[in-house]
Amino acid sequence: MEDMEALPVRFPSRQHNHSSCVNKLLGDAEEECRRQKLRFTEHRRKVLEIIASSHKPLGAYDILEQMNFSGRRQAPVVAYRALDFLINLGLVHRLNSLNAFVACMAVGEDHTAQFLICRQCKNVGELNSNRVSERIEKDAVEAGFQVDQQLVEIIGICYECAEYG
Amino acid sequence: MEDMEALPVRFPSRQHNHSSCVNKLLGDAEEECRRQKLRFTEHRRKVLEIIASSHKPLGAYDILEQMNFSGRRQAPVVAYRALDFLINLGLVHRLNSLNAFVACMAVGEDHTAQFLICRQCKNVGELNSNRVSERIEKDAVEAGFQVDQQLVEIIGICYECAEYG
DNA sequence: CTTTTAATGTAATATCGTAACAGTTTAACT
DNA sequence: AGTTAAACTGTTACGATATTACATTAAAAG
Repeated sequence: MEDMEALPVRFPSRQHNHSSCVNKLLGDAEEECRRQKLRFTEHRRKVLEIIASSHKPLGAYDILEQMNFSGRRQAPVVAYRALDFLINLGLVHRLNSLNAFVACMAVGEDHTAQFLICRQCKNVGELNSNRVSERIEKDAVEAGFQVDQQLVEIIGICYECAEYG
Repeated sequence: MEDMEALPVRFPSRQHNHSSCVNKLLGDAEEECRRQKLRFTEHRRKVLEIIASSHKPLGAYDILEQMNFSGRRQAPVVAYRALDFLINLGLVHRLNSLNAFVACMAVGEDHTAQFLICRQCKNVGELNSNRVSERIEKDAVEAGFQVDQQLVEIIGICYECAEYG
């Protein structure tokens, strides 16, 4: 029996306006930090803002380059510390196949995520398929393996690139 | 409707004898190279042998360390070139979450693979679940995405570690 | 046997990520 | 407020991973 509920997927279209993403994400981050009594510092805000402003994954050093607000270049560790924080909060995801980072597109939804990486436009979308995660979980368990974490990265061509080249 | 065929999975047990793996894999590699008229050079053989002798994933520099047969240390690019070759042939897999490499456990079987990474013993197993890969494929397509490649890494605790600590 | 293609040797460098530690800010508690 | 503990920041240095470029050698194809 198939699960028939709608399959949540977010792939940023070409028309897509980033600024609303950014604002939503910053708002969610602030709220989440207040709830958990964590500090949403300048570095963290800035890094989240930078990541959220791009649907192409950014490397840590790309982010760093955009962080020199005070004129001088920050040390790498500054970016990594903020990234760790944001990842633990679930606001940012790391793409292992690219050594790069993207903003979460389903904050606060208690979701699983699989990443759709378009090798043409380089945009990254987020598939939130519980069917996938459950299938993985079941088969791993059947194989005698206890699952803590799943990393699923799907490389291919997104709809718009297939359609419009 | 569930697919009821047996779920192929290889997780190296503690008793496991590596030398048979190594021999099988080297044999398969030779045959495959003959078939495809590719050269199975010394470097390539050595790298495959090193990787196949471990079910723990090895980093490129770990491999390199074991390559100094002629007394002198090889340059990193030597390992990376051999690894690229072996990966293209499907004899070696790269684990993106670890920046490390493992030998394929299902050579010549036209298989999909998902990796089971035990965070305690560090061994890596290979799940070859077509159910998983088909589920991913279907859901990605339903989301408008054309899949070229799937990277699935599952982190957790293997059977033996769960059982015997 | 010569031309072309593939593989190797070598050096340098790019890219990604962390350790260590001193100093500062913030929160929490008298 | 004043004190303490915890979290965050600044800075330096370094470790780990991976690639580029180019000259040379070996193998295959004609």
